[in-house]
Amino acid sequence: MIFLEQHSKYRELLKREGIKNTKHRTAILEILEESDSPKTAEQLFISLKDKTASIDMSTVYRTLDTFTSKNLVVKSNRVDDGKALYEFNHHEHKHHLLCVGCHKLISIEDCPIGELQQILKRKIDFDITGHKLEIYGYCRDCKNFKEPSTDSEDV
Amino acid sequence: MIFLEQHSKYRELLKREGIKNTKHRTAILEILEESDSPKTAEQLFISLKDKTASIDMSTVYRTLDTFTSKNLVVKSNRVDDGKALYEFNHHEHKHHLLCVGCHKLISIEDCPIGELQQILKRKIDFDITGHKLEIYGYCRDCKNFKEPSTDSEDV
DNA sequence: TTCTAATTGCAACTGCCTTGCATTTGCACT
DNA sequence: AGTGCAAATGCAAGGCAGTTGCAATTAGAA
Ligand SMILES: [Mn+2]
Ligand SMILES: [Mn+2]
Ligand SMILES: [Zn+2]
Ligand SMILES: [Zn+2]
Repeated sequence: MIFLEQHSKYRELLKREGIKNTKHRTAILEILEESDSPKTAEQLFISLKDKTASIDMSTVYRTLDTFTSKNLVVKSNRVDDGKALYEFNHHEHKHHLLCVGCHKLISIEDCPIGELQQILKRKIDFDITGHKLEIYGYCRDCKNFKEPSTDSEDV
Repeated sequence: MIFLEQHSKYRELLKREGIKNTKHRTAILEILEESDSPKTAEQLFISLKDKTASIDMSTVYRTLDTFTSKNLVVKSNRVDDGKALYEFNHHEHKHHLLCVGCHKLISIEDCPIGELQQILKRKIDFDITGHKLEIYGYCRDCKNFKEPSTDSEDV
């Protein structure tokens, strides 16, 4: 049964990192892995109330910090309000499309950088280890209703 | 004299946006335009104490909000702590190198995206208006002292 | 089962940022 | 130059995401 597989999967993940297995931790990992977009601590907190017994926000934050430092989770910041976002680290290189109309966040597999990174690496005196690319625009649902463009640039 | 040119330059900028000319506003614009890296509200506050009479933090924030909404200033968030950063909008398309060793932020003119954006535009059902690219790695000063790489990916 | 360090809940606290309100100031119009 | 008024500012209080100290609980090794 999938349930058991999942359960032991997270158990192993935690063991590998040398941290204890708790219901809160597996629940958080499960929610994050299943979701296709990054979540705030608050959103997690709400989801957790359905899944497990109640949990304290400080535990949510502490757990997410731990996961982030172990690279089980990737932390970022939401563009509009700077609030912290957390997503399961699938260890795959991907990017996001952010709709400036409805604030939807869409994952894409393509990495437009790749070889360009190599070129830059030689061109500048800087040892590149990674990058973050975010693309802005209007999603399918919003593109027909978008306002005439402002003079904002380099978003 | 340059001083006078600068002064009238900001005055015009403010007039064009239909907002009042005050010493705080020109001082903030001046500091931001002269600096080559984004600044926090706090850093601005400190710089302002040298330049003008004292200013309140709420005024700093309100001014930066106003400037951001008028696209005179670009707001972003620092990667490590999510704190708000503000930079003068030169209306030029540029990107940053972030040193993960010393947290220095270096501007680059090159945009590796360009035509790729056009390709994506046809490939996906999404109306691209812009993008943000940040490159991570070790600067000249830090590259020799960097630690053996961890398994962190997709930074 | 026993023992211990890690985890958790709770409550207080910090720091960034916002807001309400009284006062001041820029500036358009005489 | 003087007047009037909306916009800008300072001050103090407040809001909210995230942190921390501490005592109670719990995972898991032995
Ligand atoms: Mn990429
Ligand atoms: Mn670019
Ligand atoms: Zn949309
Ligand atoms: Zn460096």
